[in-house]
Amino acid sequence: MIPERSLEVLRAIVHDYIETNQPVGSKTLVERHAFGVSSATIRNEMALLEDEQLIVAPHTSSGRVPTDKGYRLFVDRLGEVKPLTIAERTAIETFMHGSADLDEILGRTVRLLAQLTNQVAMVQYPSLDKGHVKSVELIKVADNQLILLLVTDISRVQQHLIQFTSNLDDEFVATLRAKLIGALSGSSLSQVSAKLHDFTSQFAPNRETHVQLVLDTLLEQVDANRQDKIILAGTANLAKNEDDFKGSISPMLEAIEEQVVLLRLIQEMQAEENGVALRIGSENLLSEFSSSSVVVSGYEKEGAEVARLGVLGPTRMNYSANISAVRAVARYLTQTLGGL
Amino acid sequence: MIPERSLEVLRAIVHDYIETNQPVGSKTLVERHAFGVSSATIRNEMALLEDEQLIVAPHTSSGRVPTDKGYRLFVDRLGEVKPLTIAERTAIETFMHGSADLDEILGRTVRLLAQLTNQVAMVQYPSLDKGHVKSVELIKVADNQLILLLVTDISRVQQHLIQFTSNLDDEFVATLRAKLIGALSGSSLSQVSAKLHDFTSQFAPNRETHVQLVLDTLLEQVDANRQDKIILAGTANLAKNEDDFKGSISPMLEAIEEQVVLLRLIQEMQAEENGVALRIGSENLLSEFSSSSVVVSGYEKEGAEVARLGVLGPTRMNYSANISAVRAVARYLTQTLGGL
DNA sequence: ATTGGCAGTCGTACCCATTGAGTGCTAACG
DNA sequence: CGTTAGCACTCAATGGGTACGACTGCCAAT
Repeated sequence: MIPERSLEVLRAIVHDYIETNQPVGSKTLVERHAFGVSSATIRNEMALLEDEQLIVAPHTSSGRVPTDKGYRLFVDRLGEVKPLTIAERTAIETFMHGSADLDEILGRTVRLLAQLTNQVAMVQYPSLDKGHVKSVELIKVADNQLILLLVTDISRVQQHLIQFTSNLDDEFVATLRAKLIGALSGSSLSQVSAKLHDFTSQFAPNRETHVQLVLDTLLEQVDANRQDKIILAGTANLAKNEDDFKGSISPMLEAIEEQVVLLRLIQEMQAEENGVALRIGSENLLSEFSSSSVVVSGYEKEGAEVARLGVLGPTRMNYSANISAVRAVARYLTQTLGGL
Repeated sequence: MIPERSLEVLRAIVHDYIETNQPVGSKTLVERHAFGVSSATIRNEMALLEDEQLIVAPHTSSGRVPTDKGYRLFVDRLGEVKPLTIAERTAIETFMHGSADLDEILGRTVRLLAQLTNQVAMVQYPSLDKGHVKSVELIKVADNQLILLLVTDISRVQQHLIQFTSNLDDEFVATLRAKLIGALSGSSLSQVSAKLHDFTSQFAPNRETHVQLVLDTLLEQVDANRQDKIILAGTANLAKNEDDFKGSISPMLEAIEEQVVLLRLIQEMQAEENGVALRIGSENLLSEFSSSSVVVSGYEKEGAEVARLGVLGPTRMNYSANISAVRAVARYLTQTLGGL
């Protein structure tokens, strides 16, 4: 077991290092914090922490820097979650006020989060996976064009233009619409595929290609929504903190642009007791992110988590502040969605 | 007037500098290019070019580097537009093949352009400004919720959820829909506002708030589309070429994220005779882009330019290759849109 | 007009000594 | 036994000094 005072020292080291971006030595440490002991004693403590791999000296004659393991201990045991400042709180309120559209809300949210944390912020779109079909509509916009509209209960509307090779008569469109609504209304999205299994056979053989085209589009749309989407803001903050990352930031930018990677990353993160999931440095198995940390939290709609949001930054980040911000924004978004 | 051989020398300097990223000196120049003269002669030529501010020496004992003005002369008079390689051509074809949806097409286009040029690529969404209303639909998805659907002739469909405080009866929705279609069908988007001027008065006073809400949403939607949208790809290339830019790339990333700035920039660029518009270095009045160049071209739908696309990179870029790529991709996109 | 030659400039690389921050260890202290 | 003062040691960073090399500009000869 690690003694109490050693943990205090670790906390102080993390704190100072985050603030100054310099390896912190025993002498400056006792100057800045009111330990009741001399630097020599602190040195002994530090040697102990180094044995535990919680801190490391970049080179022989320099101060210490927290390791990933050190940061991990810091956030798990030592990071008091400090409440947001009044300024931050009002920033959230004004930022979020008066949005109606889902796109608009999420867009504002992600920019807010970027601004609040000075990191790269990301917000995942609500996954349709857990949603239910509220309505299906077919609208004829030209003799050989239909718009297929899929409305779900998580305030997301999908539409898609379907182009036919031959003309359509209104009556056929009307019956197709009615049957689709009958078959799908209220069913969950994961059931859609099954429910449409034998759908085509209800129609005359000469209609089959038309029906099939609509069904394909519909399924494609459901599927396209399963592979969720993510929006970003604050990528400029990556460049601003460039020195904090080991290598070039270019592979990181690539990975970020490749949304699939990011999505998998934040999906597989497990939330801890405070509702926030955290990956520090090498805990991210992706090598691009080995000197970055990721803080994410889920947000909810009607009591169930529908997607996640979070920030990405250097391992040398202000964990307390970022965790607070992510939690607060997630709560606020949940609240805003509730009123939709 | 600048003599012919001096221009040859300028071309050689630009060429070598783009290739090696090193200031080019008189000796290496005669070695790499078969001028029939000695390095001393070239030195005289270079002194002349320097007088004309077409090249500059970073410091006394180094080779020369093209100035913005030098690049400008290069692209205007000397840059032979080299045709794309077979590989590039097939890359374009395979990339674009089999897309139906506008979002999908533009998404592929921008990634293609980024990959082809190794720069930041941008594609502007077709402006609705010049579009016409094809159809308007109102769909009731709940007792107090409508979806408003706006279909235009440039393959873009907008939808928006409207939330009412009280319930709606079907009959009212049906008449509202019919009247909207009657009023707007076929009219250009810029006329929409005028055509709805006295629309509300057709309805009973107790309906007015409902009607107004729908109209507001509709106008907002038309308006939201006037302020166009832009999509990006290849931002990682900025970081990759970081050294080529004067300061930090972070302000550039910020400006890029702030789409408004980018939009205004590419809007105000005037195309030159070959259909491509070009801004080199300080020709961009925005200080963030003073060491970048921008290459854009318009793309068309039904004979009229509907939006633009292009790339952004360091002034030290391969102009010939990038201009070719932008032109080719713009043409290809025009062609693809034609078949929609 | 072109060229060879040469002096002069300046950035880069390298070596070396100095400095200073920080450590680990040991011996003394309460 | 924990704490402390003191000291030797290490090593990154800094700055001066020098040699090198890539250029240029100029001049006189062709």
